Amino acid sequence: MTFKLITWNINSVRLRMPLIEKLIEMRDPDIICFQEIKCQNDQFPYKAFENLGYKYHAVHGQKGYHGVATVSKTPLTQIHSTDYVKMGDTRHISTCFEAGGKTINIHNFYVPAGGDEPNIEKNPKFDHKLKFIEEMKLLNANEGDTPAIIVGDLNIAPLEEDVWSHKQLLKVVSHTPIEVEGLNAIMDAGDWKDLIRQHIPTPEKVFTWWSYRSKDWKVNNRGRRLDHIWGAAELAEKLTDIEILTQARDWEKCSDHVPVIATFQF
DNA sequence: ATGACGGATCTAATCCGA
Repeated sequence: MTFKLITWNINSVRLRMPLIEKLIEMRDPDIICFQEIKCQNDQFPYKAFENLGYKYHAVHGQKGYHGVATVSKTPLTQIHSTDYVKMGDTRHISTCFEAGGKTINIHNFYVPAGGDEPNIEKNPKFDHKLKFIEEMKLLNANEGDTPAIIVGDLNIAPLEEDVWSHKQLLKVVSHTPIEVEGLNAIMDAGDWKDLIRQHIPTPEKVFTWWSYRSKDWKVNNRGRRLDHIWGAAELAEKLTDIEILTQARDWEKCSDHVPVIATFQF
């Protein structure tokens, strides 16, 4: 069976339902993981998703900021959230689903952006981000017989080819060496595989986010790869495609992130 | 070229994103 998974930092789920509908019509995924839903649980558009065929929902939102949600055509079980760094933010939701006769665990993350200055003394948001990724080292790609997936906006672009200019971004939060080391430490500790880079190896540049603040995002193409899909080795073997839906950055009233689509053959 | 934008919020100006 073919299984399709999408992760998308939606930057307000309520505002962008028309774009979500368009994406579903285009790609017909089995599961979609959203970040920055920017609404409380009771404001989530459950009915609209049900009408589109996504009857199962795992929603962890808060007022105004952050928030993650996983929607699915097939049942979601063992739904839970972890409050990383105990800030009370809604930045993680974990669920399980069945595919190819196996139970698979999927973690949906919205890692803190980290503020402006990459200095933990001067900038508490950067300190929060580093502590958050430190705690993520406890995640394992395999727990017993259950392989896992991490998706989401990890807000770190680890490789030189994940940013428009490695040199110019070395001191910019999202691409500093300490953040990159932290992300690599999570990968090593939990035995995770970077599925986007497995399918699109360097030196090809890959971006999933472009700032709203440039007049025309395409002119200078100053993007970063902030959104990720990682998986256990046994899932990496089953990956058949990764698509970065760059065209979505041109849609009317678009998010500043584009959908990333993974296809598996189980 | 760290912002020229854009979203949510106690609808007006403020906080936040990265």
